[in-house]
Amino acid sequence: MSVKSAARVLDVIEAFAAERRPLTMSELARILAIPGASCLELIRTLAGRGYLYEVERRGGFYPTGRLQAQAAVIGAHDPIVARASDALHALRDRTGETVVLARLRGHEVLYLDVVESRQSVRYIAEIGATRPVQANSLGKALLAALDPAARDVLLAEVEFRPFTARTLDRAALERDLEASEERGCYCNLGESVPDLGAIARPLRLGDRYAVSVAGPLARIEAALDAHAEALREACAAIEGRDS
Amino acid sequence: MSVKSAARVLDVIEAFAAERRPLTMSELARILAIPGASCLELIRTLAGRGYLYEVERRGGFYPTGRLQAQAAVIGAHDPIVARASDALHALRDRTGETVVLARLRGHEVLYLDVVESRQSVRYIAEIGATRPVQANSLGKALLAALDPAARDVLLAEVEFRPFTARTLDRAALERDLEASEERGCYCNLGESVPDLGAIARPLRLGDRYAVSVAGPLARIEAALDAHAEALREACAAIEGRDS
DNA sequence: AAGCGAGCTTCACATACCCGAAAAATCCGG
DNA sequence: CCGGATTTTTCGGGTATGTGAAGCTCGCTT
Repeated sequence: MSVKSAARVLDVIEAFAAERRPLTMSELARILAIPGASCLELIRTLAGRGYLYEVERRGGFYPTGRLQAQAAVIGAHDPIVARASDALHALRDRTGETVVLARLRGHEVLYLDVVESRQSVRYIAEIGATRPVQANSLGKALLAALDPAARDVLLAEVEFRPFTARTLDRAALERDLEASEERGCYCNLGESVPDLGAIARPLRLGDRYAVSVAGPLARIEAALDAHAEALREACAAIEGRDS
Repeated sequence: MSVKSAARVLDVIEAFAAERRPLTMSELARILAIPGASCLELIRTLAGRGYLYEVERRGGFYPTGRLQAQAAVIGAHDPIVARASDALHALRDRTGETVVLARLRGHEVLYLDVVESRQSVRYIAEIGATRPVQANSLGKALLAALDPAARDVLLAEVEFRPFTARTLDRAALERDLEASEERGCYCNLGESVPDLGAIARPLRLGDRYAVSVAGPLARIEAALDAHAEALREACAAIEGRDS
């Protein structure tokens, strides 16, 4: 179980990011579905620390720039994302598709950074979102980088339910991993969402990370080899900088 | 009293912004001066929501870009700061000094936005920080914009202790406010910090806000009239956009 | 390989917090 | 200027949560 008030702080942040306007105490309480009294305490805490301000008397609260200032400092010093950022942007520009950096968390894939495609039809994902390992190109790349014992333990906990007609079961997944190993690139062609295609590659950077290129299935399939090559070079660039 | 775990989430954010590197559970617990067990719960909550990730196995946690992504959206839609931003930057460039946007919170001044000077010796303040009204140019401007009754109530709660040799007592403050009213500009010349000078002006924007130009005392005093004029024009520009 | 030290995790109890209800303040239409 | 509706705030009890101690895991050193 998680810490209730800690989670609520995140809820508040997300509520403001979603609403994009000042919220009164009761509006916020309604949005978060919590009692007004609890919401008041929460707002007071955040306002007292300089993270919220009252826009006008009774005109609702809005976050000050303090959160953004802190987040900017934090973002600039991320040990992994900051290092990979240039190469990920270059990869996005070269492929024209959305690029994702991720790692394993438990038996899920955690998205650490998303560099969005500029095309009008594009893959969109939220930083911090998670995906199931078994139906995700990044998941496959991350699984491939694990030693077999750890992979077995992990896959034992996974529930292989079909997301689309193309979703693999455990046996098919292991065959796919083996087949992809030689190529060094791991695909997900419509296995999680019907029209979504992606290719990924593991990254050796301290611990195990992975990078993917994702977009509409047809576009990804058509340019698979070119993207794979671009991905390979991008990963080499990221890994190379440190060694 | 504030909500403990909510405040701790802010502590965590500030700790990472200050340390600028991954922190293990026990390091964070030490920095925040809280029990390890409590810190673990907190980290799990934040990590579970995708706001923290483990950089390497046992290698410490670091915030993902999720916080930054949310903060960026929030910052772009601030009803006050977003509107004033251009004019504040222009004012900074014109005066060469740090510019601050603030409002009243209780009997303190709350800094909403800070646009830093680019000079090597400059005034620095943190967004979200607070200052006493009675020894602050923004505080004076905000007091001046209040009706006399409200001002009396507010000043009754203020403790007039001297920060420097130049700090005013209540009588001197009221004389200063009156004298400044005509000019429309409110000064703080070494009243809070010996070498700090600032001039401020109230802003009529929904509720009462104020803008200041601050820097080393000598520089501010030397360019007082020029800065006052620049400040006047900047405020007019901000107020004008909406009406 | 084994011991050691640091860090992580679990557990049960005591406390501070969350909640519902009621009061106070504020707003709005008349 | 008044009365009803809405929002904000206060308050005290029940309970989820924070805490300290103990056990466990991991990595490092010898």
